Amino acid sequence: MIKDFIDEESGEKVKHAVMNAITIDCVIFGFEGGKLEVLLVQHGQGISKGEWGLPGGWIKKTESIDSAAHRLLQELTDIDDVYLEQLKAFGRPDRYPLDRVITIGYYALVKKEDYNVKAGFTASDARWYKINELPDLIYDHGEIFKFSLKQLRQKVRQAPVGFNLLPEKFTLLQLMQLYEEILNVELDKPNFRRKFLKMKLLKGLDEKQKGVSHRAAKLYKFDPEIYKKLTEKGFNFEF
Amino acid sequence: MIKDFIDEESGEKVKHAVMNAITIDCVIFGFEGGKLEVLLVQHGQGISKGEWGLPGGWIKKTESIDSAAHRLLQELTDIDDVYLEQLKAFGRPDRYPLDRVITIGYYALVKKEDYNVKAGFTASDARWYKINELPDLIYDHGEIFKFSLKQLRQKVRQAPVGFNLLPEKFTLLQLMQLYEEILNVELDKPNFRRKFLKMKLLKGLDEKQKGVSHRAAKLYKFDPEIYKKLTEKGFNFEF
DNA sequence: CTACTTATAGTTTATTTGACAACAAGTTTA
DNA sequence: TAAACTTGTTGTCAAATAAACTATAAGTAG
Repeated sequence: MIKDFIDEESGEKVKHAVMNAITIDCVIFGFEGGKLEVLLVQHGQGISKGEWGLPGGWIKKTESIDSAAHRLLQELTDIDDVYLEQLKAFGRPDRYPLDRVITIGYYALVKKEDYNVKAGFTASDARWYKINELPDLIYDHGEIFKFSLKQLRQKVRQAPVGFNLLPEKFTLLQLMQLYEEILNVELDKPNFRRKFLKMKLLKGLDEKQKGVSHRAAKLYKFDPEIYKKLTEKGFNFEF
Repeated sequence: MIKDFIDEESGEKVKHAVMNAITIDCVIFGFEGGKLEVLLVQHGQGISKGEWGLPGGWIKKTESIDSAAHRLLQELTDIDDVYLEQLKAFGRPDRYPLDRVITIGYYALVKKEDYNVKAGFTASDARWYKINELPDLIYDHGEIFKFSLKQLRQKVRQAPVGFNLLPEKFTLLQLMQLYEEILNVELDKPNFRRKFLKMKLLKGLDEKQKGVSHRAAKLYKFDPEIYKKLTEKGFNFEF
């Protein structure tokens, strides 16, 4: 099967052979105003015109699945350095009404502030939805989203991936609210603080929050290097 | 693409349309003599003749991926009620030398005693290997195995799935050794016992181990019904 | 200067974990 | 038949962790 693509450098239309009957769909998570959000696209053509679904695409014959997912993300959001991980393959025979298509689900964690969504040429519109205000999704995308949330909840407790949703510099309260939102729990501020600082993953900055009408909190930064060194020493992140 | 299958009831050869360029490969775990094992098959034909790999197969156009994995397991081992879970899709462009093929990995946990391996018509031979004595595996099957082990380690700590590797009736020591082997740690007998019994997942039987040359241990049984009820009440298995 | 809000530090109690001793119930050996 | 041995099972205790809550600090707004 041959599909149209936009060449990165020239911007021109080019054709590539893609895998048959296999697609990619990606749950893109963002975090803003204390709420977890997902980027959805509105289909501009085909049988599901006007309906919302996860951004997706084809896999070129010559690229790995992971590369395809990265490319998809870049085409849609201009984002380059995001946290991206495969969920699994979804393949109920009737998941796509017109044909037998298996899709490979991914989820991404992005820093919302850093990037602008650009509607790709396969989507007439794209926007962020709070995860508890999602519209009905096409095909089995609801199922994929549900699975991704489960996966995210698990992952966030076993690896320091939450930072991918926050700005470079953040306060401990922001971090805590992120955990509260993802895990759907209430946490105790002093205890959370202690627990996290004890791991020594965060680099405290000589800088404070700005523009708040109360005592400004200290800003912190997650340092992947420190984490790497700690894991090499046998440290195991756990929340 | 059309492939040959053996009809379950008649035993005759039948033809089915299968998905193109997508396969399934399954890591089948067993447990015996305190050791974790994996069932491998030796390829009887094709470019990898004589080499060992994970059992795999095609996905019929009309069946779900999960069904295909179940069918594969049944064809190979006559096993029906096994624990089976998808890992993820593996799709490096060069993973299969002759063509671009994406494979969907699964892992299964089986009670070794209950079933006999029968060499399927796609494998000239099949046998169990201890996980630290595996031969080199074809294609990316080594990678798939490694991933499955990681997944199993994680899963076994978050859900009571280990029982799928043990006989119906087992002693607490057997269970502990299973955990020790999977997680690659040493555990304290009294503490393990307490921890596990406290969860009240196990039904103690009025029966004891037989044929041992020392005090016989009490036999226990895992009761999925109890587990189900507990989870409904908000219980969360954790080890 | 006072009220208010959030940050941050400290305290105290309950719970869990880990290490280990002690005893019980069988088997083997002498 | 008794002692030695092996593994099962129960009990104890100190240390570490987690949870709940109090107190104080630092800033803003009126």
